[in-house]
Amino acid sequence: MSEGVEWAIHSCLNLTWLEPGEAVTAARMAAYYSLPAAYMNKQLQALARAGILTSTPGPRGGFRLARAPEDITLMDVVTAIEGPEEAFRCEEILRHGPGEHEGVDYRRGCYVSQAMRRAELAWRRELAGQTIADLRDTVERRRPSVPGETRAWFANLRT
Amino acid sequence: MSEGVEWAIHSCLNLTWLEPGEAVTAARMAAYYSLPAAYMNKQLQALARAGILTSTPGPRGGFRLARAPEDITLMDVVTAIEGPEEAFRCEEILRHGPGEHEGVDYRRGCYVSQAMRRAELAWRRELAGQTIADLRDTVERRRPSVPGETRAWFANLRT
DNA sequence: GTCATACTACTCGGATAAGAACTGTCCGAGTGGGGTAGG
DNA sequence: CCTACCCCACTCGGACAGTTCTTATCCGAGTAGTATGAC
Repeated sequence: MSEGVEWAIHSCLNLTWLEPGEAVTAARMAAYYSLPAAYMNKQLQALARAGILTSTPGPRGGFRLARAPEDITLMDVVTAIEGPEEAFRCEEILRHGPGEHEGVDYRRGCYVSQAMRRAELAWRRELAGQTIADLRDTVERRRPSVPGETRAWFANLRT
Repeated sequence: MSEGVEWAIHSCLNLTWLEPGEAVTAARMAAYYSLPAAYMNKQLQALARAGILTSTPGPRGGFRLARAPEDITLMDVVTAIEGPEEAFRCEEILRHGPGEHEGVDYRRGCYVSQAMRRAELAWRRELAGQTIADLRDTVERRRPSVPGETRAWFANLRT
């Protein structure tokens, strides 16, 4: 899985602690974790294309959450970065084997494909059941100082 | 995910329908699905290294199942091909962020990592709950002619 | 003092390289079987 | 006829290229704010 997923989730989480309507540039988001700024920009662009963030160019511009954290699931973020296609993609090798294959959709009929899809659905269901708001609440409960520190860092420091 | 996973599962399934102790060469396994023989050989080697298949060189050699289909889970096969590391690998970017990080294991402490791990465990649990024997039984129940046809193909035909 | 205007600095966005991983290919080490020569 | 030996064909196993995807970088289009000059 792409490393950008980790960056994206942490970034979305950090954005929940900023003042509503406040935009943060990709460069500062990257500096927070000492990551390459241009590549972070690329990941945030993917989130913007997916409708998770909104971007505004120019001075005082940057990225901010496009909707409430309660409406952003981890599945949304993963799909935005990794793409919509599933990890196990059935190439229908049965079609090139012996036997008749006219008009058969092995993506649905092949039992191997079904078994793999079942596992992948369990993964997706678990991701879809967790929202950015859930993560935010967990952190606020277990690490109460983090929200204030994060907000202060983005408000004051430059490096 | 690597395409070889699909090849590996189908190949293990086909091996369950052969005479006990009968070995099949990588070339014939590949020919069954019109796949590149050398690359199929590579995948079967990975299964042999993982202890799922046993290989015997020389004439009359080839691959055969190393243990009962009931004892081979889809998780075993996927791990043999893809490797043991998990799909989402926490790079601990929190370590490079502000705050103290001495002696903290963010792979366990980071809540983002925990959430992703939870989803991955659901995936692995689903895969570990399905064995090659389960697949074999399903096919035998829904496509009763397949086992005989497969055995016949490997016993007779060359191409 | 007020307003319009031009300029500058800043940000995203997409186009462009470098690196790694997956995919595909090739040849050598080792083995088993069959042919052959001798008893 | 039986047996021992040698040769050969066959198979796995690992080492070697080609291609695609991920990672990383750079520069241009567009915007907001500001300074400046005219009225």
